Amino acid sequence: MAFEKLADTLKALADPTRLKIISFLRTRDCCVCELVPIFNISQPAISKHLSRLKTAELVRETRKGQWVFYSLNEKKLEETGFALSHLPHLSEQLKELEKQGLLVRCE
Amino acid sequence: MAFEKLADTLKALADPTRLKIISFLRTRDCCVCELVPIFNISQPAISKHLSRLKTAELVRETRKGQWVFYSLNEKKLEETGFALSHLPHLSEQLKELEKQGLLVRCE
DNA sequence: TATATAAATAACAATATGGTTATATTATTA
DNA sequence: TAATAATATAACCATATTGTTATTTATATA
Repeated sequence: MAFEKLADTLKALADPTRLKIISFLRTRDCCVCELVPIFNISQPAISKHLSRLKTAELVRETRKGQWVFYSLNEKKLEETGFALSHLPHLSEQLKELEKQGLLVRCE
Repeated sequence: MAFEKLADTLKALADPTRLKIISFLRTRDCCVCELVPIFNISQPAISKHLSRLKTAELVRETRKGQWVFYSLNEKKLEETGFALSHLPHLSEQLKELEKQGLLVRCE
C-alpha cells in the first residue's frame, strides 16, 4: 500500500493554492488570517486547504490565543520529494508475472 | 504560474495506479497489453491513465507495429521530485505584502 | 480481402474536489 | 457578561476524476 499512501500525500500537494501556502510556510509560520488576504478565496476555503494539508501531515497547527498558526512539516515534504524521485523498480514483480504467464510477450 | 504547472504534474502523479505504472516503466518500457493484466481495471482505464501521464509529459509513447510501448521520461519525474523538495521561500512576497498593509499582524 | 488483435475514444455513472454562504465554536476584550 | 474576532464546520453546487461498457481506429495475419 506504499503507492496508496504516496498518492494520498501527492493529492494533498497537487493544488496550486496549497503549494503556495507551503511556500509561505517555508519562510515562517503563518496564521489563517494572514493567509486569507493573500489568496482570492474565502476564509473557509483556506481553512479547508489547511485542514487537507494537516490530514496529510504536511503541516502542524498550534493555537496561540485567538489565532491558529500553521507550520510546515519539512521532513514530510522532503520525504515525499525523495519518494517521487526514487520510486521503486519493479523488475522482480515483472519477472514473477512472467513466470506466472501473466505477461503477454509483445515482441 | 509555476505553482499551477507543478500542481498539474503532481495531479498526474497522485494516483496509485499511475505511480505503479511509472515504477514498472522504471524497469523497462511496457506496452498497454502488458499493463492491463497487472491491474484489476479495464484496458480503457489503463489507456486513460497512460494518456494522462503522456499529457503531463511523464511518459512517451512509441508505436511498434500492433503495439504501443510507453517509456518513462525520467528527467521529468526527477525534476518534479526536486521541485517538491525545493519549493521556493516566499520571504520577499511576505515583505511586500507587509509593506502594502495586506498582512494582518498576529502577535 | 476478411478477420483478429491492440489501443484509443465515446458515453455514461459514482465519487472526489474546491469553491461558495451561513452558522458554530473558541478566545479575547469592553 | 456581552460583543467582537479568528477559525472551523455544515450544507450546498459545479466540475474533475476514475471507473465502466460499447465502439472505433490501426495494424497484422489467414
